[in-house]
Amino acid sequence: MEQILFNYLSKYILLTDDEKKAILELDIFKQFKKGTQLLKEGELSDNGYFVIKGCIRTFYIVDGVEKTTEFYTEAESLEPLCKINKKTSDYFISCVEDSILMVADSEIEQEIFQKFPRFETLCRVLSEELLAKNKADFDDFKTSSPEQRYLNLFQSRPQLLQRVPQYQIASYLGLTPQSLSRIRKRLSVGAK
Amino acid sequence: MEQILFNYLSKYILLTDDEKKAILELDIFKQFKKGTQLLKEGELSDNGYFVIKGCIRTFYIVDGVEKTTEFYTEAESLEPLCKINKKTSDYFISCVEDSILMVADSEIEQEIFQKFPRFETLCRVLSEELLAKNKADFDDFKTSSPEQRYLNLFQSRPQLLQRVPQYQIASYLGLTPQSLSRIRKRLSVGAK
DNA sequence: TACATTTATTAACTAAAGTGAACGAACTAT
DNA sequence: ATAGTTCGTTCACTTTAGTTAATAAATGTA
Repeated sequence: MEQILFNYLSKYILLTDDEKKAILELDIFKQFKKGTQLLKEGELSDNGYFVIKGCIRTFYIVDGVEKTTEFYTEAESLEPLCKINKKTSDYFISCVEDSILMVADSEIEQEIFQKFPRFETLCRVLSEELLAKNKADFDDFKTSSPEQRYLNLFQSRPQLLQRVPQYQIASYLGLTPQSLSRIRKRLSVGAK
Repeated sequence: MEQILFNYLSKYILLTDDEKKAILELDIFKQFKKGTQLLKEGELSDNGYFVIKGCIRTFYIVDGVEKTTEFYTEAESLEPLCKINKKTSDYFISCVEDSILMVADSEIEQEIFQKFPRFETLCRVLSEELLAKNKADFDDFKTSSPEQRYLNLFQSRPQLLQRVPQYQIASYLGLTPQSLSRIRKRLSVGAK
């Protein structure tokens, strides 16, 4: 199970057995049932998440309607804004599937950075990389039509379309469920 | 001039005079004329930028048309994706105004981190914060209509609308210049 | 199994954005 | 000053998304 984590990290640094052991001893791998709310609007939490298995999503409720903005699957991590700016959250986090997550608060992070300073370098590099990638995704979104965005998602994360209800994909693409349904129809007819 | 940098950093850590001196001695403050291309599509660069004064933007050229996706003004910083993933750039970076920038490559960063380890913590914290904020901006974009996005920009960065040509704002909002022109008209008529 | 709820599709209609072209105003450069 | 760009607006037209509502299909649950 923890192999997902170590595999992911091995792309950046090779951990010693000591380091691996220290991580496992923190005992921060937790199981959650599908539908579990990890964070609610208005709450303040100090937890960050790394997905070992399963899928979680962030969503807003605008005029009573859910707007899903991001999905996190295996080997992806989420540091909620409320953890960083210490303000109550604008959004919800919940489990799209039964999931196994690493859950770490600032105290745990400090502890690790203290024991293994290399981890701080790792985290800096990782978040710089995530930032640049997120910018690239945002750029893509801005410069594409809804249809292109759907095709793009189809290319880059095909499994996601199987794992997640379509109305959540729709708002992830900045659309209503009806529009996404139409786009899919248009594409399937056009392809024939 | 360097006050812009030190002011910004003071929100996160208080620098000693030694540290300030060390930064200034790197001699990485550079001047650029409006229109200067800092990075071109297809190029590979190891430079990151921090804006002391002025404005720079990133843009793509898609089917011969410029698509501006981000603006960076005073006290904002840009680490291009090509610096991080070592692949040639998909986009251009150029100066919207005469600008004074801090330009730093990986070697310079290493040097600083070596001398002042606190800087690595700072950079980790900063990029985590930027990542969370960028996600929030992206969420906003996805959940808003073009008109709301324009109004939102009007609120959050009113000066930008004065400093930057409107066709660049348009693609920044994911629109054609014609659509933005219409939105502005609609809003000005509605306001009367 | 049967019932209730959630999710996806379809349709008719409205509103808004994309497209291509034209025009004038503003800015540059010589 | 003037010639040449660049930029913003407007227009007519096409395409696509939003909205509201109805229905069908799939899923979950007693």
